[in-house]
Amino acid sequence: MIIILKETKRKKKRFSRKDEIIRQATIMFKDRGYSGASVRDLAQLSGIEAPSLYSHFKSKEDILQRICDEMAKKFMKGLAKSEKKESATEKLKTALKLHIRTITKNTDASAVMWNEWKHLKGQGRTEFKKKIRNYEKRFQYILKEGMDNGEFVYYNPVILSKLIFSSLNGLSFWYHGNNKNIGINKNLQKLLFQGIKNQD
Amino acid sequence: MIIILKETKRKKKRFSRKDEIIRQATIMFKDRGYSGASVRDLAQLSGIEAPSLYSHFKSKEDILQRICDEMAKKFMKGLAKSEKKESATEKLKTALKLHIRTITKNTDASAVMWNEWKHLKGQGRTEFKKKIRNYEKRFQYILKEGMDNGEFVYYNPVILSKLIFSSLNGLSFWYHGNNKNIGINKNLQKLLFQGIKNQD
DNA sequence: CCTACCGATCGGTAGG
DNA sequence: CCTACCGATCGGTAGG
Repeated sequence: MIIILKETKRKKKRFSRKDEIIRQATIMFKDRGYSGASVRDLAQLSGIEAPSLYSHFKSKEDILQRICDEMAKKFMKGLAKSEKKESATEKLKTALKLHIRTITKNTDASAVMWNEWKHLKGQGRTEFKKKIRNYEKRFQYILKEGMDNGEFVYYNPVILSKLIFSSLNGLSFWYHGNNKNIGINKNLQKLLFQGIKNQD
Repeated sequence: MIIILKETKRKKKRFSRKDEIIRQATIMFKDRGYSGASVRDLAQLSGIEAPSLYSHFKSKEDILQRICDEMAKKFMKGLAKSEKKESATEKLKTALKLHIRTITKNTDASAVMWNEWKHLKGQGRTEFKKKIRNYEKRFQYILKEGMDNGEFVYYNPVILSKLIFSSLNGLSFWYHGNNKNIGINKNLQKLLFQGIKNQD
């Protein structure tokens, strides 16, 4: 009984240390950029010595990869949910809402993903890029669907999706806890939908 | 006569080398981030040895500062021009057009300015931030003006300006020479103005 | 998770 | 604009 308790406790402690490192790394990568963040400073903020990081992660890049992969997964999940809706309008509305929610609930990690993924290398990089490309393609597909069936005004879907993603992803830099109640989602939906929706 | 010619030539050569360093630095800072770009690689791409950089610039940060300051100047110039227009609608239309033009004509430098300015330090940093803040405030003032006199629908001007800037500044990452003719400006004006203009 | 330590590379200076 | 060189710091390993 005592042994089990100890095991549980030890496991718990190890996992939270790992999470703490990721949490600190996310903040550092955002503020100083991936290259500007040193493993020594990261270790110190996490309460351990630098070499101890390597019992949790195989490299500095490994940490970045995990941050990017986890965020990509969250964005994908939101999009999959929106694709289940009936109309293109509802799909787009939901996709926007969930994309915004993912960002505002993870501002630092979102900023790191969109701005620091370029430091990824090898297979991890390739797979990450594939995921993001897939996300964009599926988003564009929703736009196309709405344009084809007359729900939306016609735009170049690639340009439109790029513009939308830019405006949304910028959120990760200026959205803070203290402007939580200014109706980002409502303002954005209003602004974008006025331009996108077919008013006939 | 010969002496003057030589002087001119020498000056010209020195200036073009300096410009070449800035040009290469802009590309490197964008691709690898400020911290990820080494002065050695920068020197090599510019065709000189690393220590020779320091006869043109007093530090690595000095190069970044010049890139940021020059771009800030270009953005300010466009805004000043738009403020001379009569109506808020015309001001906004011109401000958007010139902001877009500044970005598409300087994609790399724009990306560096918006993403790497955080590496600036000391007085240069303070002054740069002041300029950007001023730019945003004046842009927001145009929005407010249009909302007050009924030209625009009411939004929170701060949110609206942040959203607009995000969508525009994202251009520096996906706009390339090969999508020059897809009507970015027209698409953007259409998208944003539908949401902003009062349709009464 | 630590101490001890590594080679490589960093931005930058001296002196010409 | 170069050669020669600096101390500091980088990401990471060995071994416990």
